[in-house]
Amino acid sequence: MTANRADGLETRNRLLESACRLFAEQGYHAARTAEICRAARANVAAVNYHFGGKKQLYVAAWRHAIAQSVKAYPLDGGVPSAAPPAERLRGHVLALVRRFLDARSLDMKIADREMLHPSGLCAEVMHHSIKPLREMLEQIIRVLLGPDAAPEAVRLCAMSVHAQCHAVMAHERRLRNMPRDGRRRPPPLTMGPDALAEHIVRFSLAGVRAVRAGVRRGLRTPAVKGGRR
Amino acid sequence: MTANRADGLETRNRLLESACRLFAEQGYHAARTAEICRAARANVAAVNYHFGGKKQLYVAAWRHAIAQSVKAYPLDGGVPSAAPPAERLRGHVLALVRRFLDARSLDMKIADREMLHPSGLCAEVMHHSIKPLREMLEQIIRVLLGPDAAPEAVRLCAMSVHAQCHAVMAHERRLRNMPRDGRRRPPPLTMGPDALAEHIVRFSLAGVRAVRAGVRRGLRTPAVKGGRR
DNA sequence: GACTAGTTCAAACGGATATTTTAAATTATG
DNA sequence: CATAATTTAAAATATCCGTTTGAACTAGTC
Repeated sequence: MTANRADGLETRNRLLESACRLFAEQGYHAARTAEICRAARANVAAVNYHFGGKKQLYVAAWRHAIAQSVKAYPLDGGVPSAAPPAERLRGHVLALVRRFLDARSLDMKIADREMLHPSGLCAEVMHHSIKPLREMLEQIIRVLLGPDAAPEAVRLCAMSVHAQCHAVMAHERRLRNMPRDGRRRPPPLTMGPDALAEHIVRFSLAGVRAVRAGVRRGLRTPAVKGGRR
Repeated sequence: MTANRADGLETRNRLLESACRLFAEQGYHAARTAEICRAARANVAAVNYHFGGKKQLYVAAWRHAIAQSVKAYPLDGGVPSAAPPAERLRGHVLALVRRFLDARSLDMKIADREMLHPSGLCAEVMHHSIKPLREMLEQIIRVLLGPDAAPEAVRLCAMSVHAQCHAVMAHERRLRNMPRDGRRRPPPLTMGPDALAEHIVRFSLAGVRAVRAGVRRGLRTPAVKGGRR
């Protein structure tokens, strides 16, 4: 009997990488297996041989992307959990923004598309991709907000922070997807990941402190008019 | 000669409404003309008779959605442009969040899908939908940041505010799209649009003030370790 | 060096689905 | 009632894509 051959694993890996990229760029439905194979310099039959079908390839590719991302960008950003919460937030946001802007980190892009146009596969993987992220962020913010903070307040602040990081990715993707010659493209990101993260951290720390102050005083502010019809 | 018939306009309108809804829920590619017609209680041929094809229907429906939204939710939220900038921001955010959460406001949902999966049609309409929004927001923030603010700082703060409003819509959509019986659904929005807007305004006003303070002092903060491989 | 199972390949399969058109039937309106 | 505007059902059109197959190939083993 002969052992598995080395070249087999190589094409399997190429397939995995191409699949990550194309699924991230186009989503499960729009990405064509033929194109994935072409990008991987493999025959169309390779997908079925190595993975058993497009669906299984999708799940495998997503898992692969997640593994790569968390290895490259630990969620705490390298800041120990004993550090002051402001520093931990900085680490987390920086790691997140870098990850979002790294063209090789594809898991969040896949997750994003899955949200908008679910393939029906892998609700499993979805949570695996997103849950730890939210938990870490909420944990940090809980400390920042202090012991009296309502769970609602924590969730809202986490949303505010995450939304900003996410927006950076969305903006960058818009730049990529736009036709190169389009006269009216959105203004490019003139700054690098670190400067962007810096803004988000400063903005958010102040925001969280304001919410903390508001919670303590039980503030409510007047409504504003203007509604539907 | 007989004039155009009334029933013709009626089905044309029903078609427009159904198209808005389905294009917003599924995007241009995934939405089927047959389903649009079924929802509008019209024959499949109706799309071609009234609009000349799916593409033209898409553009017309989007325009229709935009018109409805701006009529229902004026961008200034009813706050006069002479009001203090904090009030104007409150008005703007409140209008935006209400609009994002109103199931009948579909233009932003269509735009959102178009961003992620462009149909290639109507870069025109896209800008028509988004540009005025960004301009109003940046104008308000420019005042809040003061005369010394760099254009970059204005753009970043506008991004921070808009991202939060957008996240609200995204979260609500996730709730809709999730399988009803999914054990693990994201936590629902327990609060109404006004409370959400209230949080965003408080968070953002503090954030903008912090950025303003940082700009004045020319602050820069130290980098944090943790990167790619 | 030959054997063999793991791997690649080109070509075709099979199936599905959507948009658009057509021509006849119907209806509102002047 | 006459007529052009709509509606209708069915056929036409246009793609297209994931998967299979059986033969050819090749790395690794004996």
